[in-house]
Amino acid sequence: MIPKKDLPPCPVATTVGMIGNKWKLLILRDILTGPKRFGELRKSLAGISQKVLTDSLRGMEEDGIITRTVYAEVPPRVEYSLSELGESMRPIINAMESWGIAYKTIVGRE
Amino acid sequence: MIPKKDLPPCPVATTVGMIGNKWKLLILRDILTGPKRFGELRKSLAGISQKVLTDSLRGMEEDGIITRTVYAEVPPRVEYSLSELGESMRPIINAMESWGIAYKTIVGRE
DNA sequence: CGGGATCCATTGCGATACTG
DNA sequence: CAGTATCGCAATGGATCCCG
Repeated sequence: MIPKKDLPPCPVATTVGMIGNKWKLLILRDILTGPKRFGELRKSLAGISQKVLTDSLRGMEEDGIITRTVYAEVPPRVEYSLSELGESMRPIINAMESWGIAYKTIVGRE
Repeated sequence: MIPKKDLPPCPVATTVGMIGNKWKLLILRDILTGPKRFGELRKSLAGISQKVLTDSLRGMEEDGIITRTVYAEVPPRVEYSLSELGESMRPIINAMESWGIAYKTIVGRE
């Protein structure tokens, strides 16, 4: 089932309410390239604290964007992967990536 | 001239650093439909405080995303409009809008 | 009208310690 | 390894008052 924090009338506000924050956007970027382990994310997201990372992951899981899979192994392994809903956000991150690339060429040649 | 907070290697991080926050994304959404006055933005962005609105606008102006125009009239009028750089962010907001619309139809029929 | 300047409450977040 | 729990500070953001 899909969560229900009540939706704002504006579609952009809906999206912003779910991923309109620095860390969630960067987490999304990382998991878009394939499932990631907790430790991988912590390394890749330089500067994030453990607490904020776990809180963000839990929130995104509740929103149905990502899926958490626990492997009963020793040592324990946990993987975060995209749900279908999360996958459908790819165009957003793509647009951000394209903009970032274009911006870099602009400031690069000034 | 375009500002220079040093750019992260990842293009997505570059974009996130500039508009990876709730209010800036919503401000961008508003100004994308045409120049807006301070009061208009405050009304449209329900829940934002004056301080946060001014701070956000200043930041976006420094980043070269929006332009601030003061009209020497009585009563005073100030308009915020998109710069070319801000205009180039339209695809990002469009992607977010599309996602929000699609999401709404999904949760609507569950 | 569109802010600037304060003051202050809230809380986000980091640091640390402990666990299945 | 991948967390949970707690504590405490620094910063974000809200409320208020004033001004060009």
